[in-house]
Amino acid sequence: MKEYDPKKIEAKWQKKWKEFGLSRTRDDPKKPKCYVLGEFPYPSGEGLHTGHTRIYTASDVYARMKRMQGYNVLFPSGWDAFGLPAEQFAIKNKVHPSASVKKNTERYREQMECVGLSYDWEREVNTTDPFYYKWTQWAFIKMFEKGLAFQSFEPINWCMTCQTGLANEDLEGNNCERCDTPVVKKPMRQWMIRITDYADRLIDDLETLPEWSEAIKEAQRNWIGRSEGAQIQFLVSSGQLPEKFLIQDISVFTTRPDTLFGATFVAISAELAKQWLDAGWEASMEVHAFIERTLKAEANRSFDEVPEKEGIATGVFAVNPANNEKIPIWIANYVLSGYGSGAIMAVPAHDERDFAFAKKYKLPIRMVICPNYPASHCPILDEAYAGSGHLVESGKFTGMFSDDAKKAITAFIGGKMTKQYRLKDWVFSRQRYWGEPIPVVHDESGKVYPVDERDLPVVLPEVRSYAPTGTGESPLADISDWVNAKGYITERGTFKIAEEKDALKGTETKIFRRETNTMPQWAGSSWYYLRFMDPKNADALVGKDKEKYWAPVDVYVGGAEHVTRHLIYARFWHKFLFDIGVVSTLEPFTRRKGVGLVLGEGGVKMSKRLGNVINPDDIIEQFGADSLRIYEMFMGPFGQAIAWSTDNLVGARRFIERIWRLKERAHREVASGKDTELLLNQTIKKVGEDIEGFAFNTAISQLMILLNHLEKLEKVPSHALCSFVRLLAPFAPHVANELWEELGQETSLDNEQWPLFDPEKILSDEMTIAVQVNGKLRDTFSSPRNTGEEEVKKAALARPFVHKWLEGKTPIKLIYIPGKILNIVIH
RNA sequence: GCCGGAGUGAUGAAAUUGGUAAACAUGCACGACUCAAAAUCGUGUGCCGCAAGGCUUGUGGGUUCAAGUCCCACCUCCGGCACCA
Repeated sequence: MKEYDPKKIEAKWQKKWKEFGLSRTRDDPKKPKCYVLGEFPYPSGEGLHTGHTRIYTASDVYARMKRMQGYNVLFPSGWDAFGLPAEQFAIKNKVHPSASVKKNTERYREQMECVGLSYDWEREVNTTDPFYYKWTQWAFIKMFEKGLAFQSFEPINWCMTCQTGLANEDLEGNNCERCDTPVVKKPMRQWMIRITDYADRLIDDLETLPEWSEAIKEAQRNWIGRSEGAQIQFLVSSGQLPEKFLIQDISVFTTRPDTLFGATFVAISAELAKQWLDAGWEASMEVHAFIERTLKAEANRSFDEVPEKEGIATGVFAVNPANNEKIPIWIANYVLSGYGSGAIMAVPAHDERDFAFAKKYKLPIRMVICPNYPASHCPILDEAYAGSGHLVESGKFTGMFSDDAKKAITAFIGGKMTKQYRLKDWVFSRQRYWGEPIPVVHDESGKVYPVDERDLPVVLPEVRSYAPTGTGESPLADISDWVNAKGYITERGTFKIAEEKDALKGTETKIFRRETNTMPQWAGSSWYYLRFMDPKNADALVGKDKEKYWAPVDVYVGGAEHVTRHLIYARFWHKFLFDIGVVSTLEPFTRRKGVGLVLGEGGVKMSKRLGNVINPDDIIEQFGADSLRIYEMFMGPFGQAIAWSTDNLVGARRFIERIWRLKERAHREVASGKDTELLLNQTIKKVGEDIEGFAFNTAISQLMILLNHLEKLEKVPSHALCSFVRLLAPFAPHVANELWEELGQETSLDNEQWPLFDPEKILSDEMTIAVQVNGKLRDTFSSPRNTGEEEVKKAALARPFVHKWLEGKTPIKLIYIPGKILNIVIH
């Protein structure tokens, strides 16, 4: 008998797949399509890890089954290669980032081939390829034209170490996600994307995604953080402020306008108070000191720290628009500057935080919502009541239910109902080298023009140093040849580079300054799934017919860490492309399957520092790719974090070896018995359903059950083994192909049809009846499948063992679950 | 604090959605083969008990003929958000 030699077998089949292009995808409108996608990797110097292989193997198993089921499968991969790690590597080793990217992608592709992943490499994309990022830039220009991309001079999150601005999504608490440095607020010119314009659609359209898990949808809702309420103006009481002080009113957002009569003070953030000072407000020394202290504390605060509530009275008063009462304005450290207007109306009786603050500073607490109306008097509060109820002491609204009063009171005081979001606009520029140049130019007055489409892509130029400049400018700013671009503004308002023929025509040209900021790493990965549909299109981001055929992605497999970042950006980008007619679907991904982390042995995180990183190359070398694949699919539920265990991996290898040996005992002329047929059909059904549902672990255990059965047979029917091999093919494609050949099959297994089960043959002729007495299992017996209820009951009661448990009593009730259980109830 | 998910043998886990808890695998023990070991094969393996039997799905209660599964309260762990007005 030939020994099972995974190295030889795997090399053989990988070579064949490459030669014959088995996974190459053709558009074929006659066939149903299936687009399977795993998140494309960032090709770092570390190489592929076991977390990658878990995602990629799962999507490969799914894609391979779908191919065998007759679908036209699109299963591509590519490289998300802009961003910090490649740049830092370049700085350290003084090589161009594109060189290290090239090296790393080659290594990754080789590793992926060794795992036996059936990607269509003809469709490979790379976000750093000008041919690709031309369309990232094109989309940006479209956003600019629609008013969605704009410049902002507001303070943004600045990482001192990375020397770059960060979006909220790049923060880990209050620290930079990459280097853990606490971020500081720094006012700086930044490009922003008005993603908040899409906030409602990003929340509401989650309803159209029934196949997304509730957990993912809820995480996105939380992230966007919509709350509905009212915008209310409080006039600043006149007569106590110097003339030059320009602040005349304060706008607040509240979800509880129904409690307006209970507002006993207004609280503003230190940030807003600072703006008042800048506007000419003359405050006391104490107030100045408080503002300064609070701002400093805010900048240094770690993210889960909730400081003691502190505040100071401004001496200025506001007028409650509901009852014209003069109430004090306080500066309070619990008012966030980045949310709403940075000012709140404080209703101590009905908000926990306002309550604590009012207690501390002895401010009045006035109850206006009564839970037990119409009680003659409301209970005295020892904590805030945040629920609903009927209004009391609220003028003409007294007696109204709080939900109804929200609109009524807002209308009464001339406010308007609005929504607030936790989601902020997207900080879209980085002051770094290794990213897509933002395709705009500035004239001498600072006016901005998008680069004309004909001049895209704006290619990232060569530069002497990739390191951040420290001045807050990108290294691109140093390349005056590139920064200063000669051209003119077209009728459409775009910037066109001067060409020779322009000079001949006498078009007047002048020098414009190119934008030197680059895009964040998220940009290129926000739409890459579209490019796979039509990767070589030079005239469009994606061709209309290709998009119509392939979109949306049927299954998108990836990590939990991308749920509130990448997945929100991609959905936003997609909706924008929908609005400008580039794509035809509202949502990019029909199904999302989250992978669980692969932890190190013992359940701790794998990390270089702990020295517990498992390298897939080593596992393949030692056990073979098929064993790695089987193990990673069998190790536990796909969505769940699981500790690596090389001990358990040997089980996968044993499984393959047992099939390998079984092949020797296959006989063509042997017909399979009834029990083999039964189990085979049940297995075909279960494996297909389980792969469809990403329950790979139970699919494999079912294959093991079938194998255990076949091993016990004296002569193994060849056709049963062939079916087995076809079911095995998605999981262990190399050994399955080899077995298929060894079993004398002349067709290619990869083109074989997925086995179908016979619905007649998934039920056994015999059924096992469990007999319970008062719900406790006492006996089991088997009976032909078609035995009727009465007969089963009679047979059960006649059994001596059952008789014993009845203790001579007469059953009160018999409950029969057909084919399963008979429960006999006695007293 | 709020939202989401989970808690089952020594271990990874399974359980047709209310119907025989622990499938499958790992580990362990014993046995066969072997001079021996590895590999392989066989048997056993939730807990208590010699047995009959009893007990067992984080804890406590409930609904039901029947609960890992449904309801109520609580505890623990993981993930997300967090002074969001």
